[in-house]
Amino acid sequence: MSTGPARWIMHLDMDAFYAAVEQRDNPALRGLPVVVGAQPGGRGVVATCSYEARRFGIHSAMPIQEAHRRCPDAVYLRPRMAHYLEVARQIRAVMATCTPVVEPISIDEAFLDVSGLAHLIGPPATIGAQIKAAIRDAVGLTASVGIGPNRLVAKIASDFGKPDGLVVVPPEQVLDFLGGQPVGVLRGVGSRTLPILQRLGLRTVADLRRLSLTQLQAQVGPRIAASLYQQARGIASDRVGERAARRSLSKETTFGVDVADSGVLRDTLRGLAAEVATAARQEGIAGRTVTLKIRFCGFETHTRQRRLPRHSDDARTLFATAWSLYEAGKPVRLIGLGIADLGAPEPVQPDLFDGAAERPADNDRERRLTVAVDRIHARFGVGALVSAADPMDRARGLDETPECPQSHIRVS
DNA sequence: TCTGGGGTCCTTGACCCG
DNA sequence: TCTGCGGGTCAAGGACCC
Repeated sequence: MSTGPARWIMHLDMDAFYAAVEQRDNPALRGLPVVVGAQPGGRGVVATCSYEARRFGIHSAMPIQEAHRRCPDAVYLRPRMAHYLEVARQIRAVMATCTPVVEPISIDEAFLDVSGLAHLIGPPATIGAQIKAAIRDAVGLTASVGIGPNRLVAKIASDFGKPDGLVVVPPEQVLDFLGGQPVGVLRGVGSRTLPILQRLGLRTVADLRRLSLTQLQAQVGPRIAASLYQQARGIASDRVGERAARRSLSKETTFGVDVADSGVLRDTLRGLAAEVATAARQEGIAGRTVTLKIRFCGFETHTRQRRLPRHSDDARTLFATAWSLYEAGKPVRLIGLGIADLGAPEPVQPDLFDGAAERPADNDRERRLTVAVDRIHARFGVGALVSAADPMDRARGLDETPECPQSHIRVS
């Protein structure tokens, strides 16, 4: 008699989450193709869509214009993120009643370690059915569940059973189960790696297993090869726990039409800096590396980064640093600002800005003004101050690019 | 055909330093 | 003083994921 695996890992994934919430809340939408994402006619992609819409070939990340071509009669909705987050919170509460070992992966999916539930509830299939039923009772939505000896198998199993699926893969069936899957299900196989594998005639995971590690390395490089080699053999982590600490924080925005006006770019970047600074302060973090991301018309994307003399969560410093990296060129499609190399915030030193030494009272005033501006951004959006806040900007010095601490920054 | 936003990780090349 | 080398760091870009 099999004693079962050391661990049973569950992957739980809500079915077409945003679209399902909309259909639940508005019965008139049930049975109709529903697309949540950008509005047709504008720029953007499909965030998610109902299974009725998928019959038209629409899928997540598809350009919204392509989706509209395929199904002009679908219902196109803008995402209501705050509402989805509340529903997700309810779902997490249900999961927490089943097992304390829950690791959220995104708004609509999570890993759960259900190893210890066998004695309380029963075999894995019973555990999965019970959690699915509890979620359905609590929020009226269906979830797909995959259960296996590790995260990889659980994740592929939940995808395999969608929608409303429940797939259990015992350890002795892992190789057979994986072997029949297309190579594209493996983590790390995307639009670049998939064609490489296909050119080699590798369609399934079983095909992939026929290659030695050395052969694989020659095709896709050492890192991805090692990962694929292990995945193909069902070797993966069975640990479920807290997510790793954040490593970066960024905000970006795509313009409705490409922008060549540097004033508009500057104001937008200033708003993004305020958003990043607010988010950083809320999390009690600061960044030492500031990254400016620019996407020009034609989708050509560039990033430039600069290391600060010390960690900062100050909107003005982030903005000034990012703006100093900007070089005018072609019209801009997207602009973004991020921080990385995170750590604890450090107080602004008087020598940070040449010739602009701040007294403590100035620091205090600056902080209060920053909070006021951030509140306006939070309430009305980052563009709210573009035309209205010149006096405040002047008060905080934001309308003057501060003397960037060039002498303190290493520029390559 | 047209490609959002917010992340992580990897690769590569330049540069610095001992 | 100059040169080569290897390691570390940084910057930039790309691939991938949700």
